[in-house]
Amino acid sequence: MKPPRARRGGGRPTIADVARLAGVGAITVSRALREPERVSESLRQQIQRAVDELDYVPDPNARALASARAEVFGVLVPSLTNNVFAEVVRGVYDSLSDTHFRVQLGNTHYSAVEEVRLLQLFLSQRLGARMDPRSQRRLAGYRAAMEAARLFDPDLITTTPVPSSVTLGSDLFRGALAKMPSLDGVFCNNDDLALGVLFECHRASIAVPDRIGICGFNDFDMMQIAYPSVTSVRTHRYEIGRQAVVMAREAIAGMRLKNPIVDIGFELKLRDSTNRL
Amino acid sequence: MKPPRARRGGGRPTIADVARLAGVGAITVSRALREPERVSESLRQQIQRAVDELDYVPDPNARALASARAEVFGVLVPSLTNNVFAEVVRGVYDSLSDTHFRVQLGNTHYSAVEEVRLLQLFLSQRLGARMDPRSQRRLAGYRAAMEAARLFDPDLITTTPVPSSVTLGSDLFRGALAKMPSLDGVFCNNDDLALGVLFECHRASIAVPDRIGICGFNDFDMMQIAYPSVTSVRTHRYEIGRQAVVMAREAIAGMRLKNPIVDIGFELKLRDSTNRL
DNA sequence: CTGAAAGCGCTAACAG
DNA sequence: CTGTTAGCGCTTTCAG
Repeated sequence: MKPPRARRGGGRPTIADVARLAGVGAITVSRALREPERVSESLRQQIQRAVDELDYVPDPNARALASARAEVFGVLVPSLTNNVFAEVVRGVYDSLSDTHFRVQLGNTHYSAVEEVRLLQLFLSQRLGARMDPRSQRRLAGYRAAMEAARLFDPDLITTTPVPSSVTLGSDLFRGALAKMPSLDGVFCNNDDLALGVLFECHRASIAVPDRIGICGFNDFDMMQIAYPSVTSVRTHRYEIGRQAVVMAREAIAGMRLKNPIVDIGFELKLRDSTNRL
Repeated sequence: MKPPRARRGGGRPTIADVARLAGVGAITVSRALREPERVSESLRQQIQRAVDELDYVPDPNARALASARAEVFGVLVPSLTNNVFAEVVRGVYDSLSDTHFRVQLGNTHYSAVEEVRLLQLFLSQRLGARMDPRSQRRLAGYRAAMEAARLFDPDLITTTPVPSSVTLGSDLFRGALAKMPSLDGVFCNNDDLALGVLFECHRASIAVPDRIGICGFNDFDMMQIAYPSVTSVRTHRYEIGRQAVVMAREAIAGMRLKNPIVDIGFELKLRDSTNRL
């Protein structure tokens, strides 16, 4: 018979410690914590006291390993510095705050296969406004509306693989105006660009909205207070994150999703930048 | 003797499967994956082939449980929608991208004690500009500089518990100007406020910088392209995230940090908004 | 309602 | 350089 090996684990109390102190089996502690209603009132209190005294906190890794369930929400976003995605993440995060789920950012390490797939996905989404599927669909919507109004002219559209920014908005607008001096309105794929256009108008003393109308997309808070205030399309980003969590949890619970695709809607915020009197 | 229980685990291949296929011990597979140099070339290849064939991916939970090391970087930020913190997170994330570390956001579930502590920390940091320690230190710096120049006047300072925003900048500026019509410069605690001031100036036809000079803090990209461009203080947010990771990893590796406090520095970006000719 | 035993998948320790 | 053994801390299964 060999001597027992030295214990490896850190000093943290384990479920066994709690069980011993409470004078019950480990599994009862486990149950008391996860399904309190399945444990008698008295034992539950006894256990709670032991938990408090030892300051016991379950180990999520052991739990995940034993139950084969992770309680981790992976969130994959193309860009962390983009406010749009930051708000989606916040929606996800808040929706999970009352659960034991952890939020993990863009983990491509989980699966080698996923890693490649996601990497490609990432790459395919950040190379620029033109390739981003969301941008493409906005463009399609713009086109459809313009065609319906018999105003569509492909030459009026500018796309670029350069990442969107306020600076880019200024630059593109300057170029567009040079090519088409009679230009009298700009619909920007997002608010950054719209702000860039606005600043460029100030710089060049171009009256907004009288000479040039401006409309952005996303409706960041700033658009409302800009001078003049800028018309934009408000998307419900936070709600997207929230809904995503709701649906994911339903799916996890084995429920079949009634509406695998939810239309979160949007709002057109009409402001001064397009309000020609 | 009882019959063996049915296996529970999901269908995913385990390290034992790989070991069997490669004709080696499980621990050798483990080593081949984590410390390839400690395994002979030939076995390593054999193992790699088995890994590929089975599409084996190590279970991070089991790994964490067995090694008592987590490979998870917890990141706690006061606000996800604040660009400053988003960039810090990005710095953290990028610095970790070539490792197996996972990034986990503001996990307060890890420890009940921590949860309370962090919650309080969070609450204490987002209630408004005045309570934020960073803001306080900026204010202290401003005060020191003004006193050195014998220009300090407490009445010129406006603080508020309202969360910072562009709108707030407009509002505060309007109020300050009403109280002190001779006001000729504004140093804002952050760029949002500065932009609000700028827009308000446009709105009220106040010349910038001739009538009012404006300086922000953080130096978001927008400040450079705003009209007029806005002077600001650039902080190295991404670098903060990166450094934090470096230091954390050194600490994990058991190294004693030479400089537990690193001065990342800053840059004053002088622009048109304070450039009175 | 409670518990004992048997793993979950992996790695540290201890031998070769 | 490789393998054997004994857990990591929790939960599932099976049995009261």
